[in-house]
Amino acid sequence: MAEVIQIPRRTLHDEVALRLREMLVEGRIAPGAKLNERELCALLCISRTPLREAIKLMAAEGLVDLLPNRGAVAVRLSESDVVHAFEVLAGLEGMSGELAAQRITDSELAEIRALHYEMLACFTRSDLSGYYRFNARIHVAINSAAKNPLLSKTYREINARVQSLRFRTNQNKPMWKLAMKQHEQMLEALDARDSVAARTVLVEHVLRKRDVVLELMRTGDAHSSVAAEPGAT
Amino acid sequence: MAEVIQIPRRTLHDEVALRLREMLVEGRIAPGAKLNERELCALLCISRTPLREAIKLMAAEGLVDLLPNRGAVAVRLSESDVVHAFEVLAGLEGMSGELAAQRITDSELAEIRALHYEMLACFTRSDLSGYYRFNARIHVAINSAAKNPLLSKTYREINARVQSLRFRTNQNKPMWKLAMKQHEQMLEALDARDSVAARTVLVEHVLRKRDVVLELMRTGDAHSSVAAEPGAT
DNA sequence: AATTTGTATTTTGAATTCAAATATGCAACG
DNA sequence: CGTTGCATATTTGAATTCAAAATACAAATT
Repeated sequence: MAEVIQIPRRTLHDEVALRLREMLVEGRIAPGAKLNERELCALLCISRTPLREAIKLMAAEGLVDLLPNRGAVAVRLSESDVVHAFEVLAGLEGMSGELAAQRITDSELAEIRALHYEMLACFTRSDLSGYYRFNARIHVAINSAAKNPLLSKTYREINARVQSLRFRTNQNKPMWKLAMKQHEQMLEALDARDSVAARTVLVEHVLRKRDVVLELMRTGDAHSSVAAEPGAT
Repeated sequence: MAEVIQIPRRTLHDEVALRLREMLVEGRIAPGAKLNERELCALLCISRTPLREAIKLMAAEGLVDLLPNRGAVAVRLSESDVVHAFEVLAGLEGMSGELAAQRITDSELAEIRALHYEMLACFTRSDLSGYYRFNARIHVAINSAAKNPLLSKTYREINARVQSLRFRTNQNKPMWKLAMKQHEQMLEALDARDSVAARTVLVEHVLRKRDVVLELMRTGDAHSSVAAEPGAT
Protein backbone atom coordinates (compact mmCIF):
# COMPACT_ATOMS: atom_id res chain seq x y z
CA MET A 1 0.00 0.00 0.00
CA ALA A 2 2.62 2.53 -1.09
CA GLU A 3 0.44 4.32 -3.57
CA VAL A 4 0.03 7.98 -2.81
CA ILE A 5 -3.20 9.68 -3.82
CA GLN A 6 -2.62 13.36 -3.69
CA ILE A 7 -5.46 15.73 -2.94
CA PRO A 8 -5.02 18.65 -5.27
CA ARG A 9 -4.58 21.90 -3.38
CA ARG A 10 -4.89 25.21 -5.02
CA THR A 11 -4.13 28.44 -3.27
CA LEU A 12 -6.54 31.29 -3.66
CA HIS A 13 -3.92 33.56 -5.20
CA ASP A 14 -3.35 30.94 -7.89
CA GLU A 15 -7.07 30.73 -8.67
CA VAL A 16 -7.22 34.49 -8.81
CA ALA A 17 -4.31 34.61 -11.21
CA LEU A 18 -6.06 32.13 -13.49
CA ARG A 19 -9.19 34.27 -13.47
CA LEU A 20 -7.35 37.47 -14.18
CA ARG A 21 -5.44 35.85 -17.04
CA GLU A 22 -8.74 34.78 -18.60
CA MET A 23 -10.11 38.26 -18.18
CA LEU A 24 -7.08 39.67 -19.96
CA VAL A 25 -7.46 37.28 -22.88
CA GLU A 26 -11.20 37.89 -23.17
CA GLY A 27 -10.68 41.61 -23.05
CA ARG A 28 -12.72 42.05 -19.87
CA ILE A 29 -9.63 43.83 -18.63
CA ALA A 30 -8.62 46.02 -21.51
CA PRO A 31 -4.99 46.65 -22.45
CA GLY A 32 -3.76 49.73 -20.62
CA ALA A 33 -6.54 49.40 -18.05
CA LYS A 34 -5.85 50.05 -14.38
CA LEU A 35 -6.36 47.04 -12.14
CA ASN A 36 -8.36 48.57 -9.33
CA GLU A 37 -7.90 46.34 -6.31
CA ARG A 38 -11.09 47.30 -4.51
CA GLU A 39 -13.22 46.67 -7.61
CA LEU A 40 -11.60 43.37 -8.48
CA CYS A 41 -11.95 42.15 -4.88
CA ALA A 42 -15.65 43.03 -4.99
CA LEU A 43 -16.03 41.27 -8.32
CA LEU A 44 -14.24 38.10 -7.21
CA CYS A 45 -15.43 38.22 -3.56
CA ILE A 46 -11.97 37.87 -2.05
CA SER A 47 -9.74 39.95 0.15
CA ARG A 48 -6.96 42.05 -1.30
CA THR A 49 -4.09 39.83 -0.26
CA PRO A 50 -4.51 36.98 -2.72
CA LEU A 51 -5.38 39.50 -5.41
CA ARG A 52 -2.16 41.40 -4.85
CA GLU A 53 -0.21 38.17 -4.83
CA ALA A 54 -1.86 37.10 -8.08
CA ILE A 55 -0.99 40.44 -9.61
CA LYS A 56 2.67 39.91 -8.68
CA LEU A 57 2.67 36.58 -10.49
CA MET A 58 1.25 38.20 -13.59
CA ALA A 59 3.67 41.08 -13.41
CA ALA A 60 6.55 38.64 -13.55
CA GLU A 61 4.88 37.02 -16.55
CA GLY A 62 4.79 40.32 -18.34
CA LEU A 63 1.01 40.54 -18.44
CA VAL A 64 0.71 43.59 -16.19
CA ASP A 65 3.05 46.42 -15.26
CA LEU A 66 3.45 47.41 -11.61
CA LEU A 67 3.55 51.17 -11.07
CA PRO A 68 4.80 52.06 -7.59
CA ASN A 69 2.04 53.73 -5.52
CA ARG A 70 -0.29 53.61 -8.50
CA GLY A 71 -1.00 49.92 -8.65
CA ALA A 72 -0.90 47.72 -11.73
CA VAL A 73 -2.00 48.26 -15.32
CA ALA A 74 -2.70 45.67 -17.97
CA VAL A 75 0.04 45.72 -20.55
CA ARG A 76 -0.84 47.45 -23.78
CA LEU A 77 1.31 46.11 -26.58
CA SER A 78 2.72 48.48 -29.10
CA GLU A 79 3.38 47.31 -32.60
CA SER A 80 7.04 46.90 -31.84
CA ASP A 81 6.20 44.86 -28.72
CA VAL A 82 4.24 42.53 -30.97
CA VAL A 83 7.04 42.32 -33.50
CA HIS A 84 9.52 41.53 -30.77
CA ALA A 85 7.27 38.92 -29.22
CA PHE A 86 6.66 37.13 -32.48
CA GLU A 87 10.32 37.23 -33.28
CA VAL A 88 11.07 35.42 -30.03
CA LEU A 89 8.15 33.05 -30.50
CA ALA A 90 9.36 32.18 -33.99
CA GLY A 91 12.76 31.35 -32.55
CA LEU A 92 11.28 29.24 -29.77
CA GLU A 93 8.81 27.42 -31.96
CA GLY A 94 11.45 26.86 -34.59
CA MET A 95 13.65 25.34 -31.90
CA SER A 96 10.73 23.25 -30.76
CA GLY A 97 10.11 21.90 -34.25
CA GLU A 98 13.79 21.16 -34.73
CA LEU A 99 14.03 19.20 -31.49
CA ALA A 100 10.70 17.47 -32.07
CA ALA A 101 11.94 16.22 -35.44
CA GLN A 102 14.94 14.72 -33.67
CA ARG A 103 13.15 13.30 -30.67
CA ILE A 104 9.63 12.39 -31.66
CA THR A 105 8.42 8.83 -31.05
CA ASP A 106 6.31 6.90 -33.52
CA SER A 107 3.30 7.07 -31.24
CA GLU A 108 3.67 10.81 -30.73
CA LEU A 109 3.84 11.24 -34.48
CA ALA A 110 0.75 9.10 -34.92
CA GLU A 111 -1.12 11.23 -32.41
CA ILE A 112 -0.18 14.42 -34.23
CA ARG A 113 -1.26 12.86 -37.52
CA ALA A 114 -4.61 11.87 -36.03
CA LEU A 115 -5.12 15.36 -34.64
CA HIS A 116 -4.21 16.70 -38.07
CA TYR A 117 -6.99 14.63 -39.66
CA GLU A 118 -9.46 15.85 -37.08
CA MET A 119 -8.41 19.39 -37.79
CA LEU A 120 -8.80 18.69 -41.51
CA ALA A 121 -12.35 17.56 -40.87
CA CYS A 122 -13.11 20.86 -39.16
CA PHE A 123 -11.53 22.75 -42.06
CA THR A 124 -13.72 20.81 -44.50
CA ARG A 125 -16.81 21.66 -42.47
CA SER A 126 -15.68 25.31 -42.15
CA ASP A 127 -15.87 24.80 -38.39
CA LEU A 128 -13.37 27.42 -37.29
CA SER A 129 -13.62 26.98 -33.54
CA GLY A 130 -13.18 23.22 -33.81
CA TYR A 131 -10.23 23.84 -36.08
CA TYR A 132 -8.62 26.08 -33.49
CA ARG A 133 -9.08 23.54 -30.75
CA PHE A 134 -7.27 20.82 -32.68
CA ASN A 135 -4.73 23.30 -33.89
CA ALA A 136 -3.82 24.18 -30.32
CA ARG A 137 -3.53 20.51 -29.41
CA ILE A 138 -1.18 19.89 -32.30
CA HIS A 139 1.10 22.71 -31.19
CA VAL A 140 1.12 21.42 -27.65
CA ALA A 141 2.00 17.95 -28.95
CA ILE A 142 4.88 19.28 -31.04
CA ASN A 143 6.21 21.23 -28.06
CA SER A 144 5.90 18.11 -25.96
CA ALA A 145 7.74 15.99 -28.51
CA ALA A 146 10.67 18.40 -28.26
CA LYS A 147 11.15 17.03 -24.74
CA ASN A 148 12.27 20.27 -23.19
CA PRO A 149 9.70 21.36 -20.60
CA LEU A 150 11.41 24.68 -20.04
CA LEU A 151 11.18 25.46 -23.73
CA SER A 152 7.46 24.67 -23.66
CA LYS A 153 6.96 26.81 -20.58
CA THR A 154 8.89 29.71 -22.04
CA TYR A 155 6.91 29.52 -25.25
CA ARG A 156 3.65 29.37 -23.35
CA GLU A 157 4.46 32.42 -21.27
CA ILE A 158 5.51 34.60 -24.14
CA ASN A 159 2.56 33.41 -26.16
CA ALA A 160 0.31 34.47 -23.27
CA ARG A 161 1.44 38.06 -23.84
CA VAL A 162 -0.02 38.13 -27.33
CA GLN A 163 -2.81 35.62 -26.80
CA SER A 164 -5.46 38.28 -26.47
CA LEU A 165 -4.53 39.62 -29.91
CA ARG A 166 -4.28 36.18 -31.45
CA PHE A 167 -7.69 35.42 -29.97
CA ARG A 168 -9.17 38.14 -32.15
CA THR A 169 -7.85 37.13 -35.53
CA ASN A 170 -10.10 35.64 -38.08
CA GLN A 171 -9.19 33.37 -40.92
CA ASN A 172 -10.30 34.01 -44.46
CA LYS A 173 -10.36 31.01 -46.71
CA PRO A 174 -7.07 31.56 -48.57
CA MET A 175 -5.18 32.20 -45.32
CA TRP A 176 -6.83 29.21 -43.77
CA LYS A 177 -5.83 27.07 -46.73
CA LEU A 178 -2.26 28.30 -46.42
CA ALA A 179 -2.22 27.46 -42.72
CA MET A 180 -3.46 23.96 -43.51
CA LYS A 181 -0.71 23.63 -46.07
CA GLN A 182 1.90 24.63 -43.54
CA HIS A 183 0.51 22.13 -41.08
CA GLU A 184 0.89 19.44 -43.69
CA GLN A 185 4.49 20.48 -44.20
CA MET A 186 5.08 20.30 -40.45
CA LEU A 187 3.76 16.76 -40.41
CA GLU A 188 5.93 15.74 -43.36
CA ALA A 189 9.03 17.25 -41.80
CA LEU A 190 8.39 15.50 -38.50
CA ASP A 191 7.71 12.22 -40.28
CA ALA A 192 10.97 12.56 -42.18
CA ARG A 193 12.78 13.56 -38.97
CA ASP A 194 13.99 16.52 -41.00
CA SER A 195 14.82 19.06 -38.30
CA VAL A 196 15.81 21.82 -40.71
CA ALA A 197 12.52 21.60 -42.59
CA ALA A 198 10.56 21.41 -39.35
CA ARG A 199 12.25 24.51 -38.01
CA THR A 200 11.71 26.37 -41.27
CA VAL A 201 8.00 25.67 -41.60
CA LEU A 202 7.29 26.45 -37.96
CA VAL A 203 9.13 29.74 -38.14
CA GLU A 204 7.20 30.68 -41.28
CA HIS A 205 3.99 29.66 -39.61
CA VAL A 206 4.59 31.97 -36.64
CA LEU A 207 5.73 34.85 -38.83
CA ARG A 208 2.63 34.57 -40.95
CA LYS A 209 0.54 34.76 -37.79
CA ARG A 210 2.54 37.81 -36.78
CA ASP A 211 1.57 39.49 -40.02
CA VAL A 212 -2.09 38.70 -39.46
CA VAL A 213 -1.97 40.17 -35.96
CA LEU A 214 -0.12 43.26 -37.15
CA GLU A 215 -2.64 43.76 -39.91
CA LEU A 216 -5.45 43.56 -37.38
CA MET A 217 -3.70 46.12 -35.18
CA ARG A 218 -3.28 48.52 -38.10
CA THR A 219 -6.77 48.29 -39.52
CA GLY A 220 -9.01 47.09 -36.75
CA ASP A 221 -9.77 48.04 -33.18
CA ALA A 222 -7.57 45.24 -31.93
CA HIS A 223 -7.73 46.52 -28.36
CA SER A 224 -11.47 46.65 -28.16
CA SER A 225 -13.35 44.48 -25.72
CA VAL A 226 -15.50 42.99 -28.43
CA ALA A 227 -14.08 39.60 -29.21
CA ALA A 228 -14.27 38.09 -32.64
CA GLU A 229 -14.11 34.34 -33.16
CA PRO A 230 -11.39 32.63 -31.15
CA GLY A 231 -8.17 32.60 -33.06
CA ALA A 232 -4.82 30.90 -33.00
CA THR A 233 -2.69 29.84 -35.92
CA MET B 1 9.51 72.28 -21.09
CA ALA B 2 8.07 68.83 -21.83
CA GLU B 3 10.88 66.86 -20.32
CA VAL B 4 9.81 64.60 -17.53
CA ILE B 5 12.26 63.88 -14.75
CA GLN B 6 11.02 60.85 -12.91
CA ILE B 7 11.83 60.30 -9.26
CA PRO B 8 12.69 56.64 -8.97
CA ARG B 9 10.35 54.76 -6.65
CA ARG B 10 10.99 51.27 -5.51
CA THR B 11 8.50 49.19 -3.64
CA LEU B 12 9.64 47.17 -0.69
CA HIS B 13 8.58 43.90 -2.28
CA ASP B 14 10.81 44.68 -5.23
CA GLU B 15 13.78 45.37 -2.96
CA VAL B 16 13.11 42.17 -1.13
CA ALA B 17 13.01 40.23 -4.37
CA LEU B 18 16.39 41.66 -5.33
CA ARG B 19 17.85 40.60 -2.01
CA LEU B 20 16.44 37.13 -2.19
CA ARG B 21 17.71 36.69 -5.73
CA GLU B 22 21.20 37.62 -4.54
CA MET B 23 20.94 35.20 -1.67
CA LEU B 24 20.02 32.44 -4.11
CA VAL B 25 22.96 33.17 -6.36
CA GLU B 26 25.39 33.39 -3.45
CA GLY B 27 24.08 30.16 -1.99
CA ARG B 28 22.93 31.80 1.24
CA ILE B 29 19.65 30.15 0.38
CA ALA B 30 20.61 26.68 -0.71
CA PRO B 31 18.86 24.84 -3.54
CA GLY B 32 16.01 22.82 -2.12
CA ALA B 33 15.94 24.97 1.03
CA LYS B 34 12.64 25.99 2.59
CA LEU B 35 12.03 29.72 2.60
CA ASN B 36 10.84 30.24 6.14
CA GLU B 37 8.85 33.47 6.20
CA ARG B 38 9.32 34.25 9.87
CA GLU B 39 13.09 33.82 9.68
CA LEU B 40 13.49 35.82 6.49
CA CYS B 41 11.36 38.64 7.89
CA ALA B 42 13.54 38.72 10.98
CA LEU B 43 16.65 38.72 8.84
CA LEU B 44 15.47 41.51 6.55
CA CYS B 45 13.51 43.42 9.23
CA ILE B 46 10.30 43.60 7.24
CA SER B 47 6.77 42.37 7.62
CA ARG B 48 5.58 39.26 5.87
CA THR B 49 3.54 40.97 3.18
CA PRO B 50 6.31 42.32 0.98
CA LEU B 51 8.23 39.11 1.53
CA ARG B 52 5.33 36.99 0.30
CA GLU B 53 4.87 39.29 -2.66
CA ALA B 54 8.56 39.03 -3.50
CA ILE B 55 8.34 35.27 -3.30
CA LYS B 56 5.47 35.30 -5.80
CA LEU B 57 7.60 37.27 -8.24
CA MET B 58 10.40 34.77 -7.91
CA ALA B 59 8.05 31.83 -8.26
CA ALA B 60 6.92 33.16 -11.62
CA GLU B 61 10.57 33.50 -12.58
CA GLY B 62 11.17 29.85 -11.81
CA LEU B 63 13.58 30.52 -8.96
CA VAL B 64 11.38 29.07 -6.22
CA ASP B 65 8.54 26.56 -6.15
CA LEU B 66 5.35 27.36 -4.23
CA LEU B 67 4.01 24.41 -2.28
CA PRO B 68 0.44 24.99 -1.08
CA ASN B 69 0.27 25.23 2.72
CA ARG B 70 3.97 24.46 2.93
CA GLY B 71 5.39 27.69 1.65
CA ALA B 72 8.13 28.07 -0.93
CA VAL B 73 11.33 26.15 -1.58
CA ALA B 74 14.35 27.26 -3.56
CA VAL B 75 14.50 25.36 -6.81
CA ARG B 76 17.02 22.57 -6.88
CA LEU B 77 18.04 21.86 -10.44
CA SER B 78 18.44 18.31 -11.57
CA GLU B 79 20.90 17.49 -14.29
CA SER B 80 18.12 17.34 -16.84
CA ASP B 81 16.83 20.74 -15.66
CA VAL B 82 20.30 22.12 -16.40
CA VAL B 83 20.45 20.43 -19.78
CA HIS B 84 17.05 21.82 -20.69
CA ALA B 85 17.93 25.30 -19.51
CA PHE B 86 21.16 25.42 -21.47
CA GLU B 87 19.42 24.08 -24.52
CA VAL B 88 16.98 26.98 -24.37
CA LEU B 89 19.73 29.46 -23.56
CA ALA B 90 21.74 28.27 -26.53
CA GLY B 91 18.73 28.84 -28.75
CA LEU B 92 18.12 32.29 -27.33
CA GLU B 93 21.71 33.41 -27.40
CA GLY B 94 22.13 31.99 -30.89
CA MET B 95 19.12 34.04 -31.95
CA SER B 96 20.61 37.05 -30.23
CA GLY B 97 23.90 36.69 -32.09
CA GLU B 98 22.12 36.22 -35.39
CA LEU B 99 20.03 39.35 -34.94
CA ALA B 100 22.95 41.34 -33.57
CA ALA B 101 24.97 40.52 -36.68
CA GLN B 102 22.13 41.90 -38.77
CA ARG B 103 21.37 44.95 -36.70
CA ILE B 104 24.50 46.09 -34.97
CA THR B 105 25.66 49.69 -35.49
CA ASP B 106 29.25 50.66 -36.01
CA SER B 107 29.43 52.34 -32.62
CA GLU B 108 27.92 49.32 -30.89
CA LEU B 109 30.49 47.14 -32.59
CA ALA B 110 33.28 49.49 -31.54
CA GLU B 111 32.07 49.31 -27.94
CA ILE B 112 32.08 45.54 -27.98
CA ARG B 113 35.54 45.55 -29.48
CA ALA B 114 36.80 47.92 -26.78
CA LEU B 115 35.26 45.73 -24.08
CA HIS B 116 36.93 42.76 -25.74
CA TYR B 117 40.33 44.43 -25.45
CA GLU B 118 39.70 45.24 -21.80
CA MET B 119 38.71 41.64 -21.23
CA LEU B 120 41.88 40.55 -23.04
CA ALA B 121 43.90 42.68 -20.67
CA CYS B 122 42.32 40.87 -17.72
CA PHE B 123 43.05 37.54 -19.37
CA THR B 124 46.68 38.56 -19.83
CA ARG B 125 46.93 39.54 -16.18
CA SER B 126 45.14 36.33 -15.13
CA ASP B 127 42.59 38.56 -13.44
CA LEU B 128 39.59 36.24 -13.52
CA SER B 129 37.06 38.44 -11.75
CA GLY B 130 37.87 41.40 -13.99
CA TYR B 131 37.57 39.09 -16.96
CA TYR B 132 34.11 38.03 -15.84
CA ARG B 133 32.97 41.59 -15.40
CA PHE B 134 33.89 42.55 -18.95
CA ASN B 135 32.61 39.26 -20.23
CA ALA B 136 29.19 39.96 -18.79
CA ARG B 137 29.18 43.44 -20.31
CA ILE B 138 30.00 42.04 -23.73
CA HIS B 139 27.09 39.62 -23.56
CA VAL B 140 24.74 42.38 -22.48
CA ALA B 141 25.96 44.49 -25.39
CA ILE B 142 25.41 41.69 -27.90
CA ASN B 143 21.92 41.11 -26.55
CA SER B 144 21.28 44.83 -26.80
CA ALA B 145 22.52 44.97 -30.38
CA ALA B 146 19.94 42.35 -31.30
CA LYS B 147 17.34 45.06 -30.62
CA ASN B 148 14.72 42.79 -29.17
CA PRO B 149 14.17 43.69 -25.51
CA LEU B 150 11.90 40.73 -24.95
CA LEU B 151 14.61 38.38 -26.17
CA SER B 152 17.08 39.98 -23.77
CA LYS B 153 14.61 39.74 -20.89
CA THR B 154 13.78 36.12 -21.65
CA TYR B 155 17.46 35.24 -21.80
CA ARG B 156 18.16 37.05 -18.55
CA GLU B 157 15.39 35.24 -16.72
CA ILE B 158 16.33 31.78 -17.83
CA ASN B 159 19.95 32.53 -17.18
CA ALA B 160 18.99 33.55 -13.64
CA ARG B 161 17.85 29.97 -13.03
CA VAL B 162 21.32 28.59 -13.60
CA GLN B 163 23.29 31.64 -12.45
CA SER B 164 24.08 30.15 -9.07
CA LEU B 165 25.72 27.17 -10.77
CA ARG B 166 27.52 29.31 -13.32
CA PHE B 167 28.74 31.46 -10.45
CA ARG B 168 30.64 28.48 -9.11
CA THR B 169 32.54 27.42 -12.17
CA ASN B 170 36.19 28.05 -12.43
CA GLN B 171 38.27 28.46 -15.53
CA ASN B 172 41.44 26.52 -16.06
CA LYS B 173 43.86 28.06 -18.51
CA PRO B 174 43.03 25.89 -21.60
CA MET B 175 39.28 26.43 -21.13
CA TRP B 176 39.87 30.10 -20.60
CA LYS B 177 41.95 30.27 -23.74
CA LEU B 178 39.18 28.51 -25.66
CA ALA B 179 36.60 30.97 -24.33
CA MET B 180 38.80 33.85 -25.46
CA LYS B 181 39.05 32.27 -28.87
CA GLN B 182 35.29 31.98 -29.11
CA HIS B 183 34.93 35.58 -28.11
CA GLU B 184 37.25 36.56 -30.89
CA GLN B 185 35.14 34.56 -33.33
CA MET B 186 32.03 36.33 -32.06
CA LEU B 187 33.66 39.68 -32.75
CA GLU B 188 34.72 38.62 -36.22
CA ALA B 189 31.26 37.34 -37.07
CA LEU B 190 29.63 40.52 -35.86
CA ASP B 191 32.13 42.63 -37.76
CA ALA B 192 31.45 40.65 -40.92
CA ARG B 193 27.70 40.90 -40.26
CA ASP B 194 27.74 37.13 -40.70
CA SER B 195 24.63 36.06 -38.83
CA VAL B 196 25.12 32.34 -39.40
CA ALA B 197 28.63 32.42 -37.97
CA ALA B 198 27.51 34.60 -35.08
CA ARG B 199 24.73 32.18 -34.23
CA THR B 200 27.06 29.20 -34.49
CA VAL B 201 29.80 30.53 -32.23
CA LEU B 202 27.36 31.76 -29.59
CA VAL B 203 25.56 28.43 -29.49
CA GLU B 204 28.87 26.63 -29.11
CA HIS B 205 29.89 29.04 -26.41
CA VAL B 206 26.78 28.32 -24.36
CA LEU B 207 27.00 24.57 -24.89
CA ARG B 208 30.60 24.56 -23.73
CA LYS B 209 29.50 26.37 -20.60
CA ARG B 210 26.79 23.79 -20.15
CA ASP B 211 29.39 21.07 -20.17
CA VAL B 212 31.46 22.85 -17.56
CA VAL B 213 28.45 23.24 -15.30
CA LEU B 214 27.42 19.61 -15.78
CA GLU B 215 30.94 18.48 -14.99
CA LEU B 216 30.87 20.51 -11.81
CA MET B 217 27.55 18.96 -10.84
CA ARG B 218 28.86 15.45 -11.41
CA THR B 219 32.16 15.79 -9.63
CA GLY B 220 31.83 18.62 -7.19
CA ASP B 221 29.45 19.71 -4.49
CA ALA B 222 27.78 22.12 -6.86
CA HIS B 223 24.96 22.80 -4.40
CA SER B 224 27.17 23.67 -1.48
CA SER B 225 27.03 27.11 0.05
CA VAL B 226 30.75 27.63 -0.35
CA ALA B 227 31.22 29.78 -3.42
CA ALA B 228 34.23 29.51 -5.63
CA GLU B 229 35.37 32.46 -7.72
CA PRO B 230 32.58 34.19 -9.59
CA GLY B 231 32.00 32.53 -12.90
CA ALA B 232 30.21 33.18 -16.13
CA THR B 233 31.28 32.30 -19.61
C1' DA C 1 10.28 -1.70 20.04
C1' DA C 2 7.26 0.11 16.69
C1' DT C 3 3.14 2.39 15.70
C1' DT C 4 -0.74 5.25 16.61
C1' DT C 5 -3.12 8.94 18.84
C1' DG C 6 -3.65 13.32 21.04
C1' DT C 7 -2.05 17.84 21.99
C1' DA C 8 0.83 21.87 21.72
C1' DT C 9 3.47 24.76 18.80
C1' DT C 10 4.76 26.69 14.52
C1' DT C 11 3.93 28.06 9.91
C1' DT C 12 1.18 29.45 6.17
C1' DG C 13 -2.78 31.67 3.74
C1' DA C 14 -5.91 35.15 3.88
C1' DA C 15 -8.51 38.94 6.06
C1' DT C 16 -8.33 43.25 8.24
C1' DT C 17 -6.31 47.47 9.74
C1' DC C 18 -3.22 51.35 9.51
C1' DA C 19 -0.69 54.91 7.30
C1' DA C 20 1.16 57.06 3.25
C1' DA C 21 0.48 58.40 -1.46
C1' DT C 22 -2.46 59.78 -5.05
C1' DA C 23 -6.56 61.57 -7.18
C1' DT C 24 -10.38 64.61 -7.23
C1' DG C 25 -13.19 68.54 -6.31
C1' DC C 26 -13.78 73.21 -5.25
C1' DA C 27 -12.80 77.90 -3.95
C1' DA C 28 -9.73 81.81 -4.36
C1' DC C 29 -6.70 84.50 -7.06
C1' DG C 30 -4.42 86.73 -11.04
C1' DC D 1 -10.19 81.50 -18.16
C1' DG D 2 -6.25 79.26 -16.26
C1' DT D 3 -3.60 78.39 -12.19
C1' DT D 4 -2.83 77.57 -7.41
C1' DG D 5 -3.87 75.98 -2.86
C1' DC D 6 -6.32 73.18 0.19
C1' DA D 7 -9.56 69.78 1.88
C1' DT D 8 -11.50 65.45 1.20
C1' DA D 9 -11.94 60.94 -0.71
C1' DT D 10 -9.86 57.04 -2.65
C1' DT D 11 -6.27 53.87 -3.50
C1' DT D 12 -2.09 51.61 -2.57
C1' DG D 13 1.68 49.49 0.27
C1' DA D 14 2.72 47.35 4.28
C1' DA D 15 1.82 45.77 9.03
C1' DT D 16 -0.95 43.13 11.99
C1' DT D 17 -4.34 39.80 13.17
C1' DC D 18 -7.02 35.67 12.59
C1' DA D 19 -7.80 31.01 11.33
C1' DA D 20 -6.46 26.81 9.07
C1' DA D 21 -2.91 23.57 8.05
C1' DA D 22 1.39 21.45 9.08
C1' DT D 23 4.85 19.89 12.21
C1' DA D 24 6.81 18.30 16.50
C1' DC D 25 6.59 15.70 20.48
C1' DA D 26 4.83 13.05 24.30
C1' DA D 27 1.78 9.48 25.79
C1' DA D 28 -0.86 5.42 24.85
C1' DT D 29 -1.48 1.22 22.42
C1' DT D 30 -0.17 -2.87 19.94
